[in-house]
Amino acid sequence: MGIQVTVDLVIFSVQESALKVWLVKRDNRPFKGHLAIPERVINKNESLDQAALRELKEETRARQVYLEQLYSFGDRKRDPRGRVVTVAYYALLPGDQAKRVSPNGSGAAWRSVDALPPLVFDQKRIVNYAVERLRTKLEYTTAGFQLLPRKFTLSELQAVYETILGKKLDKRNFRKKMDLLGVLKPLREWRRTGRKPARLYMFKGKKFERLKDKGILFPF
Amino acid sequence: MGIQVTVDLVIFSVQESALKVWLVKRDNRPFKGHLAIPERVINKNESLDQAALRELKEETRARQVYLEQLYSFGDRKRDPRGRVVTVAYYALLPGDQAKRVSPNGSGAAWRSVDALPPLVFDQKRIVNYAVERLRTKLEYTTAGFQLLPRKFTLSELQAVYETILGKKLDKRNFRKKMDLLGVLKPLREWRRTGRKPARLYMFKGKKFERLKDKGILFPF
DNA sequence: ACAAAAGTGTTCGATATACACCCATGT
DNA sequence: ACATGGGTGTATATCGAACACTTTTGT
Repeated sequence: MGIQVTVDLVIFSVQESALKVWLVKRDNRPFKGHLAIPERVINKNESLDQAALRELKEETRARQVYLEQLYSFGDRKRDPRGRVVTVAYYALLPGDQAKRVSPNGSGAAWRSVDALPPLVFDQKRIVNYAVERLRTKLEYTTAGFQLLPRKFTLSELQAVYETILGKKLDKRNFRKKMDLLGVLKPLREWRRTGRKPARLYMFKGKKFERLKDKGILFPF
Repeated sequence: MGIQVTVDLVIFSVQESALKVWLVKRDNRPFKGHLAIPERVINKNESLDQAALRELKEETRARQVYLEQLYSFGDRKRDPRGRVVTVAYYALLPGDQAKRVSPNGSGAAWRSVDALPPLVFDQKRIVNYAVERLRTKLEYTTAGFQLLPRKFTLSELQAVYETILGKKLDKRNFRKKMDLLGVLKPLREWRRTGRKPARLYMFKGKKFERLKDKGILFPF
């Protein structure tokens, strides 16, 4: 009586035009040393959300992160330790913050979802499930915002969508849609890295709040 | 070390033009005798899905039931027993089968979601969450099928949608949409209860399979 | 001057919405 | 004959998809 409950985290970021997942080398049994998504045994005085959030912070030191419960996995034989039910969450980490997450020696790294190494337990399934959910979400919401820094250009945003959806989008249609959604605030700032300077945008806080689903956490 | 894991079931049906939930009188502590949705402590050799399915069958003796994992609830103080994480599922039970589920003396009954009695723990939240999910699902899928017997008329189907969505729908547009979805097979049978006989329909198995989401279970 | 990415409108097809009358039957 | 729910089509608005050129800068 009493089952082990863990929280698994699929942490996404987009870097170098690829959708990446944060993988760590397990430092506990079983499968010590194998690649895995971060996992934490929840302790008795934290909620599931708190456990997920704490794990996320320990891994990334990030703030303002999109975090949502994904699904719970509880097949009988999914963990050789015995009965372990895991509640999976996924998080979207802005690219700039993602780059700051140090590979801290331990073999942890960002890996492209297109070329995942073998993962322990049923984590491959969990990651695939998260990728599907993310794609679905992008089709009908604006959640892609969360993978970019606070200020960004429309081309950068479009690139994120194209990366995750795996297809090219029409620039004019994309911009029209973003405009219609009405969640972008054009700034009086321009990014001058390319040739022609590109306008920067931010998300409007209020609209953003209203768009968020139940189930989405905004820790700050 | 080890946390109690339960499965909670929100079992829906539509009867007398109302969306109903199956409530039972708890026969265990805590809150013995209070109204609650069915709950089961999962045991070590069944998966979450199996636990949910088994609970569903024990409650309803039904088959061919739509069953889908809803969300996991794990707030610290949600259960006075101590730390209990629950994985909630919801099920859609055809009206005719629902009527056959016996109130078996124990005070269990179908209750309208519009007038829910107080429930134990955070189960009100769970039920509300399930209702929202069901509404969302009906807006963009055909899941409402599952609340009707195998053969049904278009008016019956429309009534189910109107009940759950809480608004009137246009008959012609509704039928056009159902037709477009292409999942209904018109039968050479008519229901002769009203004045003019109404044609009966079934769902096409193959199309239906293709429409189903990941996460939906068809036990048979 | 030219290369490179930024920016900008219109047309067309598909899908959703609004809306009203005739039909087949039981009483 | 009439009351009841069954059944049917068209016009309009809205949304998504396709499509190409000009602008601004750095080199």
